[in-house]
Amino acid sequence: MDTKCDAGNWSVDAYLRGCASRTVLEALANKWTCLLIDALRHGPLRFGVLRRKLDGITQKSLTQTLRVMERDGIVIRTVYPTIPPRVEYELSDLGRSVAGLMEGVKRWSEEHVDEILTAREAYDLRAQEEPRPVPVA
Amino acid sequence: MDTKCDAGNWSVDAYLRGCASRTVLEALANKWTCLLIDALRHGPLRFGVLRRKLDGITQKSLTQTLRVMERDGIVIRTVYPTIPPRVEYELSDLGRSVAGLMEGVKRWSEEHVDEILTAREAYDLRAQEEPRPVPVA
DNA sequence: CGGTATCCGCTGCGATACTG
DNA sequence: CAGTATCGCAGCGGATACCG
Repeated sequence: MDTKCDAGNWSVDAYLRGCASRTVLEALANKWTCLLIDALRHGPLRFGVLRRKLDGITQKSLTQTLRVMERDGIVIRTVYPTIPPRVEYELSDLGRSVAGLMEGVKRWSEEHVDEILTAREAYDLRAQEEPRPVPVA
Repeated sequence: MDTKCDAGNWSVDAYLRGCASRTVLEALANKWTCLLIDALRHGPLRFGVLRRKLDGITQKSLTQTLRVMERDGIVIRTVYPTIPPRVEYELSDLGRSVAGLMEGVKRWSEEHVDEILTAREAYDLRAQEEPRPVPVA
């Protein structure tokens, strides 16, 4: 018997509410997590470098997100006992195994931003004029 | 001059706060969006089917998420004027172009759930015993 | 069936201040 | 430099009720 999901006989399936893989999906499906994994693809980076690279992130969000990723075994945190202090974050093997996917999501966003913006404008324009189609004839 | 980001001369880069591709990334980096795109990979599905498939989603969240995806041109909503009403959602070409990525994220979550759970246990155990390493010798 | 409308509790997140 | 601690508000998501 397994404990990844809470009901008796089942399969690992993120569609299921109780399945632990759902929590993994939730951890990945986060803009900061996605950008952090992508940012760390080419090697370790310091906290301050990450903060500047992820434009707009607060120190608190960065710390929190990195902590969750460290707990999940996605990143490795290394403290160098120097003055001033120096902390580096790098992807673990596990983290590297998902980095391609996260890079893909980021790149897709950048490559299709024009189509999305166009779709949004068209939708908003239609929403002004026509009322939204409602079920029932 | 372009309008995808708000500063003058720049590149499309989701790392930048003002860049429109950041909003696209935010739209994708959402557990329900990810699962919905994956669920619709093999063809149109009705609202009620989706609600049952995405275990734990509320009607409100499902409606909201689908609306955003429709606005972004990821899904197409079709109303059949029958009684009882019937509304189907399907991926657009744009949506299909990102479906592989979303399937990958879902599958990665399922395939690595064991490693993640083990990492979490180890982390939580360490957190009880050792105090967290702090910067500065 | 597939919504919309409303209320509402919780927490996620930003802002700020402080520390080893 | 890389955090931690605290406060306070906005917004999200759940619960419920109603509708075409």
